[in-house]
Amino acid sequence: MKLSESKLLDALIAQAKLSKKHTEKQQKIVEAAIQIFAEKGYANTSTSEIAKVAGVAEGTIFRHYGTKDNLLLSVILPFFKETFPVMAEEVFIEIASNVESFEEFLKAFLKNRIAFFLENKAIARVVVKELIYNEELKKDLLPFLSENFLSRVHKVADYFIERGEFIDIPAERIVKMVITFVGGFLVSRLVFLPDYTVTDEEIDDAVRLVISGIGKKDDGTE
Amino acid sequence: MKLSESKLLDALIAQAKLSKKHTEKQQKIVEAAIQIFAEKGYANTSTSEIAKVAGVAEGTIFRHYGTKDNLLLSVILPFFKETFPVMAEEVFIEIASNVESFEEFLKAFLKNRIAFFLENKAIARVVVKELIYNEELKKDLLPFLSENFLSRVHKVADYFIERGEFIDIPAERIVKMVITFVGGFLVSRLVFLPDYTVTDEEIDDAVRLVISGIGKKDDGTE
DNA sequence: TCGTATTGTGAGTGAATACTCACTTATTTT
DNA sequence: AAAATAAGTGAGTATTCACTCACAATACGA
Repeated sequence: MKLSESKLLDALIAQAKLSKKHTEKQQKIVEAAIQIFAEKGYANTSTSEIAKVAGVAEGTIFRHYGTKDNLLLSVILPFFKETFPVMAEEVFIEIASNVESFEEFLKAFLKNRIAFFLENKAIARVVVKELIYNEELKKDLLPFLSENFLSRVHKVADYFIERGEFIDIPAERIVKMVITFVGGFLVSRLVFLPDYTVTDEEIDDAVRLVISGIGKKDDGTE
Repeated sequence: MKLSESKLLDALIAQAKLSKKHTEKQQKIVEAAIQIFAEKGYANTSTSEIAKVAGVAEGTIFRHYGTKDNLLLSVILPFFKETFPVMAEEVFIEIASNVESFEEFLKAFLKNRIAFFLENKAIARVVVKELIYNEELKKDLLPFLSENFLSRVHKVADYFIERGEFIDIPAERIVKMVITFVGGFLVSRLVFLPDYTVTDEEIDDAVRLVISGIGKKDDGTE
């Protein structure tokens, strides 16, 4: 009932292994679920409504997914399977080494992630909403995110710190603040402003401000 | 059923006018509702549970609040009644004029708001969650927020722009980015990291980074 | 073509839910 | 103190919900 028992990652691994074959009806069910979950949220969506929109009998949902919670997982997990590989260490390193400065890295990374999120806007919204709503999912996912994502940002930051690109403050603070800004940027534009389209110019703008700050640089006072 | 019909602000004004007298039981009900809404979300909370936690009969809830939606409003509205006066123009101006720089202004403002949000952590969480989940509430509230909050930040920014404190980019961008960061800061720390306590040092840190950026400056500032 | 497994169905089920109402208890007004 | 109003109660109600199950249709290898 609560999505709480099953550790998210176990589910991810389990599902990854037995790469299911989707029937036509299953596809319809998942599409309908994504659409309605994104619109009204998981808790406010009934399985009967999903069935109606998908054009299948309600029983068919339970034949394939067993429970409503499991259907949510089946919607969310493929999103993560696509999300995390891009956040893999090699990819980070590759972007970082193909780029002259941290500014360029941030731009490239943000553009890449925003494009992906815009392509999968509905699922992204489902995930963020559930992440905020569902304490259990959050407890499962946040440690995983910080282990993977955070540590990789950290590594990249270290790389540019060594090259003397940053002001002289601890890497932890830089990482923390960059993540806060990037997270705030993504969440505000994808969740709070649902019909917003992020332009490349805006990304350039945002990154430039993170790097340069908004204060004037020529006076030496603090 | 959907909180959708009633315009939020109408409700705010209406409620403000007839400053209800709270009975002891009403107080208990609201306290219980805040606590459980914050924990599990509005949609996942039943009125019977609220009644049980509050130690009243379920009927008592409906005697006073009529519907569950209305109870949610009765929880949320006082929060806004406390939030918005602080965001009133005079207060903004006062903070701005008692302060030497935009950096100091931001610090003062953030410390003030974070203190308030920490004091009302549970309600803040309910509001943010519902804001994300409830499209209708969002449609009601976001325009109001942008009219009030955004325009005031804009005014303050203009003030400091005139004093030549910022790099030479349009005020809109500055405002947008500052709000993105401040919003991301608040949401990430209050909603995603529920047990997080924000220290003054961290606020100083964050603001300094917004002002100065993370890039190294040529002229050896700071 | 038959047998078996998989996929699909929708009426049915018990539990839960928001809300009602006839009633009792407490408070205020006269 | 009597009457009137408001606060509080909890069993009851209609509806919705996630989920089941006996059965039907389809796919598919032998």
